[in-house]
Amino acid sequence: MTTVGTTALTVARVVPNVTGLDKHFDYLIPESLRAQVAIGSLVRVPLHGRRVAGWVVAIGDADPGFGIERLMPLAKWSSIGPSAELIELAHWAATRWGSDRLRPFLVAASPPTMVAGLPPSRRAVRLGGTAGAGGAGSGVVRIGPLADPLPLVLEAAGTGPALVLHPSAPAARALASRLRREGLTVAVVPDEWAAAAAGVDVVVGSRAAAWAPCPAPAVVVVLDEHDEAYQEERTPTWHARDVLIERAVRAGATCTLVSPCPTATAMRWAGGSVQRTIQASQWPLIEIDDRGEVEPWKRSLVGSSLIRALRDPAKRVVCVLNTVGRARLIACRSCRNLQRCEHCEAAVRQRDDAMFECPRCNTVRPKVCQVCGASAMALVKPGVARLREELHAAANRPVLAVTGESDELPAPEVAAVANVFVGTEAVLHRVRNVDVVAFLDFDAELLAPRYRAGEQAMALLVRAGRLVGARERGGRVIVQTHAPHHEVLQAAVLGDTGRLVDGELARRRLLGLPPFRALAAVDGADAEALALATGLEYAATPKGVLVRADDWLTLGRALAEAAATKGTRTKGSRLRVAVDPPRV
DNA sequence: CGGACAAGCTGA
DNA sequence: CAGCTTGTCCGG
Repeated sequence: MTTVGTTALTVARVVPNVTGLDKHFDYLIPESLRAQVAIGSLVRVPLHGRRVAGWVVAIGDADPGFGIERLMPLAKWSSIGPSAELIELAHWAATRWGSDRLRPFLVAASPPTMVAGLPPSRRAVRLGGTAGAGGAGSGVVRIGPLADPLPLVLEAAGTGPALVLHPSAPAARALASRLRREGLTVAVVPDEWAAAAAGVDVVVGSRAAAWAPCPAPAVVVVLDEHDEAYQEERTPTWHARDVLIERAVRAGATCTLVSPCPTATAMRWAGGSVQRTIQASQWPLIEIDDRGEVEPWKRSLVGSSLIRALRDPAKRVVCVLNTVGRARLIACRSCRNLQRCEHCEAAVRQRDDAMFECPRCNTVRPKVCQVCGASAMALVKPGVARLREELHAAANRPVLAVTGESDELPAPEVAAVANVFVGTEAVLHRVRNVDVVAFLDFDAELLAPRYRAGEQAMALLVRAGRLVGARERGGRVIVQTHAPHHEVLQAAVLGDTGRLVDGELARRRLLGLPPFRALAAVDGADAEALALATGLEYAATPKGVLVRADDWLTLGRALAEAAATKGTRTKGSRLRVAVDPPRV
């Protein structure tokens, strides 16, 4: 299809909303739909004998290579959809995250239910971004973990239409109510998509709100920029912060990234320094329990600081034990026997293909109990299980285990009875009104073999700190560690995360890691074939390969082209591409 | 994705 | 060779 010419624009290019169909098709726009069909419109089209939904991504003349007489007409106009700017941004994002698929981004940018028309704008009369500041004043704001971001958001909204992201949807809704009380017009997306598209003072939402309608924004704000909830877990693994940075540039809007512990990505984007700090040194009480002093034969995970906290029955205590990286044991559900290697007796682990594998001698056997022949297995976490008993003994009160596997929240009545909780870091998302958070083995986080371990450990301290609140009300975070002088712990104790930035950026630059270079994890049987087809440098990992390029667009283009090349994939093999994977 | 059609297997 | 499964291709 040729681009917009002077002749009548009678052809719509449509991306069908069909998973696994990464293509677009051209349709005639019938006279009856001319008034409604625009770029971004949600439409229904005939395709291969059925009717499917899709998006109009371009409007123009017929492609000379495909006769206009062979085109079918659009069947129906369904709804207002993403703006032309967001469709352009979706093209950029598709490449940036390693594919040419627009669909995931168009889904994020579309209303949850059909929108036939927009209500009147409720925006206070102000100039939009392109006519206003033009992106001046973008930067990183470092704010204390316990500081209220509301004044900052109000200040931003004072400069013009604002798009504000919070990593959690409930918190975004709460922020919206507070903004309304301040007299601003607010739309929470996705629920109030139409109001946002029509125009309000502030559009608020979580990750997907990076794609929310917000005509001519003057400012975009990303709260808690460090939060991993901003990255989509499924492919394409897009990150709301990175989308908003690009969106702001394109819209001529100011971009403000806010966090107690800005990521290296944010800091490099900001040129290595923060624009301003707000109560940044106000941190909750962080108590380091140096476990290096503990006699090695006393293998208890419960240190003296924690025991003191447990002895106070009025204190609500959350204990975090990260079992990631520890061998998990597998037991038969029928006979309860632990599954061991038939050769060396070591406890087996389960591979992705459901076979048992011995971590010691690599012997592989089927997932069948060697004692009773049953195949239903249970995962046992001796760490948390044993710990629960130990804590119970130390605390002399009920201890509730909150595991990652049991996905349901603790029943309210149980949570009301118990006030000591133990679990993996997921427990920090499940329990409220906490006085003490204790990290039993923080070294597992701090010294994890991941390049973002420091950033992620700091984010955990921030989350824990917010859970316990200010030191005046008795809240504190106990960190059990063998590395009390680790820079992350020192930064948290002193309430100065800024001291981490220079070292982290230097390290990342030296090692060729993001944000200085671009990384993607490709997992699956054909991972190496795909990596080879990109022509980029790559290294093998346990599950696949790690591909590296000088910048994100180079990486994304190479991955998209390699995936489109015939012969890089064997028939039914599934391939997972994670651009900028958070845990490598 | 899901239909169409072709190639391969089974049973009489 | 009908009747069925399995695989590959393609859609405007």
